[in-house]
Amino acid sequence: MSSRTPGRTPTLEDVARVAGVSRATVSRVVNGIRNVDQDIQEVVRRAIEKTGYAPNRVARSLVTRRTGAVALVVSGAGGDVFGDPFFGRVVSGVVDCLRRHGTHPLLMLADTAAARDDVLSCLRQGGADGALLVTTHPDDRLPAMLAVAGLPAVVFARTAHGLSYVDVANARGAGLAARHLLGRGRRRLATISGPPDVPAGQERLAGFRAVAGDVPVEAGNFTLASGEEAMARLLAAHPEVDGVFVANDLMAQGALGVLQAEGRAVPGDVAVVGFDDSSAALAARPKLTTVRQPVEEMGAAMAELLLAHVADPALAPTSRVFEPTLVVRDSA
Amino acid sequence: MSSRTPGRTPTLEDVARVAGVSRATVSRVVNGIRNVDQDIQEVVRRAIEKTGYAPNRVARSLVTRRTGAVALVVSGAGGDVFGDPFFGRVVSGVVDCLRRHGTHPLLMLADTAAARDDVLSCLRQGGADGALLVTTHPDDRLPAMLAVAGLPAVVFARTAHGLSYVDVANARGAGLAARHLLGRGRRRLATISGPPDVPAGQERLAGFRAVAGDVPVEAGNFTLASGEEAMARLLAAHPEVDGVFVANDLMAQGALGVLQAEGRAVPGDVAVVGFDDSSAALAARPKLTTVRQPVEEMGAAMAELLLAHVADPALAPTSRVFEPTLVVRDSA
DNA sequence: CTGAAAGCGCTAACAG
DNA sequence: CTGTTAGCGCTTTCAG
Repeated sequence: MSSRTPGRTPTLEDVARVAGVSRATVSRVVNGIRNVDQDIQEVVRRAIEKTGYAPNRVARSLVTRRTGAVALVVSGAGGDVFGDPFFGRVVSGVVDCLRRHGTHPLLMLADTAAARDDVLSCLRQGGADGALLVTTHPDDRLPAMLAVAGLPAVVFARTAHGLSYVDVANARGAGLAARHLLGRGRRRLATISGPPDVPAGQERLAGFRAVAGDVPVEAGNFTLASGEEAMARLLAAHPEVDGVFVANDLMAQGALGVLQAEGRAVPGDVAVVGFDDSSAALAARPKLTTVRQPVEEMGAAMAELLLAHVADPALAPTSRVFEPTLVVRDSA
Repeated sequence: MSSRTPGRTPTLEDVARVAGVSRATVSRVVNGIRNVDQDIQEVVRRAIEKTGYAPNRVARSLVTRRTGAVALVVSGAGGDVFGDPFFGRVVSGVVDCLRRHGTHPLLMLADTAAARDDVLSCLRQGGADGALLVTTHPDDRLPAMLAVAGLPAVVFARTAHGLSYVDVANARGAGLAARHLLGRGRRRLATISGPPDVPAGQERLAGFRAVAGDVPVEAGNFTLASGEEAMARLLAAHPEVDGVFVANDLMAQGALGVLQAEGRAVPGDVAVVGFDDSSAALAARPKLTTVRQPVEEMGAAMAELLLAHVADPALAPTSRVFEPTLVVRDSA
């Protein structure tokens, strides 16, 4: 409790002196190594208390070559990435898993080439033990950069660079949506897809068409506004539609608004199914029936996988694909 | 470019050997200290290139006593903090400012007593240079803990613990809303407030009443669902209301849904004004007229202030209060 | 079971 | 302008 004006923050050395033992011994008890006499442990513990000692993480890192931090890199989507309800769930899962391992995520943006270089150099300089990538752009160069640098990394969504990844079975999820719509008696289906160059979007489109047939499609870019626009176009071109699958909840929320503004009851006239089960699904009125990705679990899996790679650099790239589920609410 | 199988990652020593100079000199050019002969600089630079050298941040930190990371602590609101559209804007501002200073935020949750202790010890152990706190609970013990530990910290929203903080002029913002509603000819006003124990909520309520008079109030807890419930109660108790000020956008979004479900046109029958200008304001239909907090700027200001405290530990606690503005959209 | 000693990679006086 | 010399605080063989 009492600190005798140390002048500076106490070190292992100080504790050792107070306890009358060597630095090594103090280090052992601090790190919970058993081979220390019980009585000495007690003495050391008291000395720690008395000095107010707290181990210096940096000094420790220098020798263990581990920082206890991993980069959480979000790459793409311009400014408002952090406002994305989907990203919030990923972070939540990541943080939750990491904290159990005494590790914290270092938030980084990789929105420009310069920012990507920063991320890379931060990792090369040992600023973090590895990287968790959440990216939307399929042409993002960062995964490749990390891969060639041989840095531990796990990406969200399938990647082609020989890195570990975590993903959801997009096509099967879209199939769930299609079957649900069909099961509700809808026969004039349509879909609002993601940007044509995003793999997850392609898979959802393909999966939907695989069971719904060659239905009309309008592309959005995963934002609410783009969902509104796509829905408007869809309605103009195919006024007869009675069921639509939207590739994410945010766009679905936008679609819902347009539908209702046009006097179509949901789900009465048109049934709508979203994808993600993000907070947007609950914010929408009616509440969205949607294909749920177990995002928190996926985030946790990324963290776990990364930690495994950090612990064993020889570990081969691994992938984990999660099964989506249908959450039935009010929109379909 | 070429790396001659170093076996291990190259150090300053290696570069020095290749360049034929001392470690100190290499260090100087790496850190951009001018007092180095141009020719030698060139030689060193080539050696760095050749060896593929990257400075070891940890080793550097050990001597500079600075990590280049700050804790970004979010404290409160159970699980879904990261999904909060408001928090996303804060993070965005923080990240944007920090990156310009080569610093990154270490994301931490302080949702339990144990988690708070972790945050504290991480900081005491030099895991980060300081802390940025975003907290909702007024009785959060973390600010006090950081204050007594003498750790550099800046909190979002006024704090009583002698720490620096950044805030918005809540009362004036609420006044803006009241005057706008009045200006639209609304005479039967009401308000949905935040939890009675949150200072920001109290200030908004007081500010609104200061110009609108002693209007009816129902309390929510800043979530969408609580906004729905509060609006329903308000409507039941005061069916005549024609204008309502809601203490944040998420609750306003909920209120909007209830109003419309009850057959009240917005803004025709009831005008609604929110607070924050978060993404919820744009997601709502009609789009929310709202009191905008310059949250990104505020986040950036927090970061700046913290960096100043880190650079000069003697710096006295400072506060910056931002002026809110009214953003007129479709709901009022 | 405990201590002595050798670094981890870098910066920063201090000489020259 | 450059090199030498101490450390920063900790872990970890290696002896005892």
